[in-house]
Amino acid sequence: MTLAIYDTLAREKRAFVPADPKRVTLYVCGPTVYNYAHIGNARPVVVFDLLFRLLRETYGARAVLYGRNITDVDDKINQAAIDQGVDISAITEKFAAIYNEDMAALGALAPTFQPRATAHIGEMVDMIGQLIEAGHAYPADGHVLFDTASFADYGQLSGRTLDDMIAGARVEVATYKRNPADFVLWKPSKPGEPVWESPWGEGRPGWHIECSAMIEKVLGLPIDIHGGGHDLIFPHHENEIAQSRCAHGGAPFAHYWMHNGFLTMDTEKMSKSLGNVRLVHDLIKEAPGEALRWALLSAHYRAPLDWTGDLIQQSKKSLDRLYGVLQRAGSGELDTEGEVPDTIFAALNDDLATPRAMAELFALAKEVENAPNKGARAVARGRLIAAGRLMGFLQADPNAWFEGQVDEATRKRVESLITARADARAAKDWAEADRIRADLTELGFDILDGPGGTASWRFRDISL
RNA sequence: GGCCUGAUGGCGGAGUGGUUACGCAGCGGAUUGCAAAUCCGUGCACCCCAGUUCGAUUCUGGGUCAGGCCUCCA
Repeated sequence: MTLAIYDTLAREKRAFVPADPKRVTLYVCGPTVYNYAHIGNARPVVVFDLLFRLLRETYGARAVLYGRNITDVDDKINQAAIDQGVDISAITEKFAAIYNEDMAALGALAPTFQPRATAHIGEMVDMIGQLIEAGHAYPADGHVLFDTASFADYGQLSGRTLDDMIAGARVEVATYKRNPADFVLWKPSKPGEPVWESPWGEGRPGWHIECSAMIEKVLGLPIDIHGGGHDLIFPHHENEIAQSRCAHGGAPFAHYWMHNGFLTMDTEKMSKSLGNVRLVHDLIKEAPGEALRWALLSAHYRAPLDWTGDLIQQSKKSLDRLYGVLQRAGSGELDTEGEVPDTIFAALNDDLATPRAMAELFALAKEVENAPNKGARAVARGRLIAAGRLMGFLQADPNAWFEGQVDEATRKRVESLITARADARAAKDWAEADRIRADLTELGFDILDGPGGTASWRFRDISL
């Protein structure tokens, strides 16, 4: 069973064949850390985390190398540092840490490498030098620019020609550019901004060069898969290809390109500039991270996904259903970790068809419920947990999932009410038992009676 | 203006040239002291117009609508 990936460059699904199965490389463009990440920023993280997990399962955990950068030099970071009167590192350290915490809350594994731009300025300067030497870049007016006309394949990824770009040019054409599409590799810093030494004067790197330089340094060229958001196809990834290939005589850069679709708010793209964002940092206080992860994977990664409160609620309920199955099937039985079923692999290997994989999770849940005996139930339960593990779901204790974030005092109170109700039931005082149930419902707790008394209780998060 | 996506039932969301995906919600039944959970059953759909076809939601063309990129952006 082989993985098929929709390759943006080829514009079709292609069978994934790594250059070296013992060393599979994946790179995804990471955040610029000057602010909290919003849930739209989290989509590629979760999507490529799933791919990372799938590759690890297929090729072995140690065979997969995943790089995701931290952009810690940028105009917005500089502006924030100036506004707050601090060094840029004060901003970037803080938000890089928050970013990693927030993504971990969504069940994303840490990437193998998390290179930072400021730690690789030397590599960038070297690469710019190579590009100038090869005739693909030129210094002008304190800047160094990439000469797009020197690269015949420029525009291949995004499907546009240099003529197209000039025709629809919304970009302001600087006088020092030979061609309007030429982009900055190095530029002078503005007063108050951080500066680095270079053969072309003090300044700082352009945005695109960092990924090219760090991919080469950390993963080595060419890489197997390069991923990111759909909006990075142009210009960011187009420019990365131009830089990396031209610095190496046109050699291949990445074998597969994957791009995730956008999250929308009321059908409009969620973006910082539009201001219609929901921060991950806030959302994880309102709903379990796992439910947010479920929501992000509930649509195919290339399709748009409209982010609504209802989506979160439905995601939570879907997980309730699966955790409910695990909860009932779990007590006192052999907790064997099973094999990931082929049906799950089949779905995920088909260009990460997560909605189909989720349908298979429900099919597995049904197998658990309908198992003819304890042994069969334990096996089915193990398969469901294994499938969940591959996808980053269902690893919590089911009781903990349903009991939620209740504090110790509340827990004590709930348990004492349950005890009181058990006494009333034992005495067949149904009126009293029902009164206590009503009290608990009022507090937001559902009580589930089993054959031997109250089997479990659930906190119903009303805010969801 | 150039380039590119998408349009499926109350909601989310797959898929297919002819047979109910799946989940949530609804309805009926079983079960339950009550309830929940669970199980069984069930209603509801494929943007519009033409074409190809024995047959199209699925293929082709046109249209309408929505969205994205071309500027920082996941």
